[in-house]
Amino acid sequence: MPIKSPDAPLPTLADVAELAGVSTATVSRCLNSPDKVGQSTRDKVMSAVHELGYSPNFGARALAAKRTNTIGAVIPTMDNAIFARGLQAFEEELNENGLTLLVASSNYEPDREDRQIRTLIARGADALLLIGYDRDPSIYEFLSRQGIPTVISWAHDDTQMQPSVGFDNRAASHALAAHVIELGHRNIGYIAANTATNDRARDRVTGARDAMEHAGLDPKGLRMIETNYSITNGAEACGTLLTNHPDITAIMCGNDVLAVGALRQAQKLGLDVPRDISITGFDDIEISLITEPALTTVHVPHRTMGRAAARYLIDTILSDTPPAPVAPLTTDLCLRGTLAAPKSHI
Amino acid sequence: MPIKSPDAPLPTLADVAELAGVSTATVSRCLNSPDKVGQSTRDKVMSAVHELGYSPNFGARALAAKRTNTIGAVIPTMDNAIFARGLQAFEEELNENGLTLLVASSNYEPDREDRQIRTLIARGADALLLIGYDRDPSIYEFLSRQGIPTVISWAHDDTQMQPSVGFDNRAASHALAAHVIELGHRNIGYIAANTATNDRARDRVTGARDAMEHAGLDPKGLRMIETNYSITNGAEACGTLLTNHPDITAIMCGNDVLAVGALRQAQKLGLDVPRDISITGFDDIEISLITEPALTTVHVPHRTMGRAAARYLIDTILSDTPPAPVAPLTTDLCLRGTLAAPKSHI
DNA sequence: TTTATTTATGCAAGCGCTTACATTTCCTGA
DNA sequence: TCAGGAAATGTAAGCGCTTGCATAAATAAA
Repeated sequence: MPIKSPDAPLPTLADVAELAGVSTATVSRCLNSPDKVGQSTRDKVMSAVHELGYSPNFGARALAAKRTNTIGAVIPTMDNAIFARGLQAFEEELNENGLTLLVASSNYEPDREDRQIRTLIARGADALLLIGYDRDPSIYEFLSRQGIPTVISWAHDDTQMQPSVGFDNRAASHALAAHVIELGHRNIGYIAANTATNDRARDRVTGARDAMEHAGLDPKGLRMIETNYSITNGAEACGTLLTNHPDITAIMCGNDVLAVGALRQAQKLGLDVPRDISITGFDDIEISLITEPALTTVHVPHRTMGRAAARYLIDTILSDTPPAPVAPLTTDLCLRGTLAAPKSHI
Repeated sequence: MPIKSPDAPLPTLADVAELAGVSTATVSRCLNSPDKVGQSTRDKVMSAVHELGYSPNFGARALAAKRTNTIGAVIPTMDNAIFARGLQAFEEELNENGLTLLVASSNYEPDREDRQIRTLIARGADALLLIGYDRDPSIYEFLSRQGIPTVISWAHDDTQMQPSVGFDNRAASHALAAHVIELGHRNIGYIAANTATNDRARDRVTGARDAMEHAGLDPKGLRMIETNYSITNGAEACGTLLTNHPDITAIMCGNDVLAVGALRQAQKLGLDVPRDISITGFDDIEISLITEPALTTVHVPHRTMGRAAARYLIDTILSDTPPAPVAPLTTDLCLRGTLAAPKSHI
């Protein structure tokens, strides 16, 4: 196959116009607002379009129209399923409204997220989806100065200024931890993601501490360990936790990926889950169902959230007045097999 | 937060030029080939750039320069981890070479892939990564006419024209199936993805049939069922297979996701894996390690492949002569816990 | 010192598209 | 039948950037 055919300049609007015997303006209208063009002209133009295999040049279009019908999203990672489902729904909703999604990932690195955001803007993203609140204020300033509508997702915090479509990580984690405590667990371990730069991770830990305090336990008693989201890291952290604090009867994990790793590790150490140790996750992604026993976790309405976030952005773009804030979505406890009362309690 | 500040037109090259007291051409050069500009001028310009927070308009740049330093990739899905790792590596290599990745997903729908490809081209992608060979020839024609270097990945087939960086699905599957047969399995089930539009899926089935034929078995005896990649579908297909063909002693799956579902289902039906039934996967993604027993599968060098594919594209763009074809990557059998000799053989 | 080279900058022509505005064509109703 | 308005189309001015070419400044060679 010839990698390049030497001269095959793409057909332009002008080419189509010439072939159809109309002006470029008419061709442009055919493509963008067909109802403003007569039926017969439209047919002529369309057949010219097909004959030439014309497809409009995005850059030129963006330049002239000052909008791209493109929404950007920067997610921390594509490496596990945490964001996949929500993003998929987000994209579906956009598509149904004639918008295209542009994804970039930050690998949980603030600098990289910053760069990705700027790249997306430079590429003409009309609006942005970002995960969580934590980022340098200058970014929000930049976004606002550029007039880029932005929505935060996977989190919701009333005390924050940014509009969001998400759920209350702290409350959700609180609910789960309360249940864990109620079952009788007193020595609880926690495997979290980096709480310094990740507000969801931080809120989940805080929620667990809230529950302890609420139950009259010392929140400082929470045995915490921080690591990056991955099965392997979860396993490793679980090992460390169990070695350093053999009295732990339950390990809560910042997400399902960590929990699955922890579960495997516990089992590898010969422990029976949940008899010897309980383990919980967060997110309710698909793998939480394939473990044995199935993972007790917090269900996050990923698809609903994705759709709603898209909806919010679409509304912001369409109307000039910012849409009403979206109420936080609700999460549910998924009580499955990895959580039970501690042995001492049976 | 104000969603839009009423008038904050982005600074343009001209603004920078005026502030720095030079022409726009000079500013442009500062940004694109700094060595062509005098030191003092460069300093002036750069400080103007910073003062204004200038960042070049992508569309305008693409329009004028006719390249975007952007590589597009259309992958079937982001919904499971099959492509995540490879794509991540692909992106890393691109990034290290100053290129940006633009991802789109087709959801395994040919029409949608077609549209996504055109979208990426219209957005100015300088080159393309596509998964597998199967697609309408007109697409390849289109790509070649547009002069868009394209590389196929996740597959390698010497009989195909398109340059690829991948592995031989058929041979890999053959190897695994040969091993299954060698262990004594005679009644084999196969859960595949849609073989009509997915050459990887097809090749893997063919590979399994090859092995049967090679072993003197009738390849038509392979009990096949097609479904979409998902854990649930894998489980369902496993149930169907086991009901319709109770004599099956091994189920090979087109990928790990299906295999994990099948494994769960078999276990739910009270079967002991691998004593009562063996199950194999393909891909060696992370979840294949978290099942109990761990999944026997085919290891695909995702990261190596992603890097190499990026490298190939970079080389194609940089030099005018197409780089030498890349030899198919090798895959390895991962013999873990879900495969054993059939009971009858013990 | 003069001339040939090299280096640094400016000028201005687009790149392919959209969209006000102007113009033409086609209906409508009295 | 014809004014008046709506509908269809054309004209042309950019959008913000890159880059070939021309010019000016600085350096080297003679």
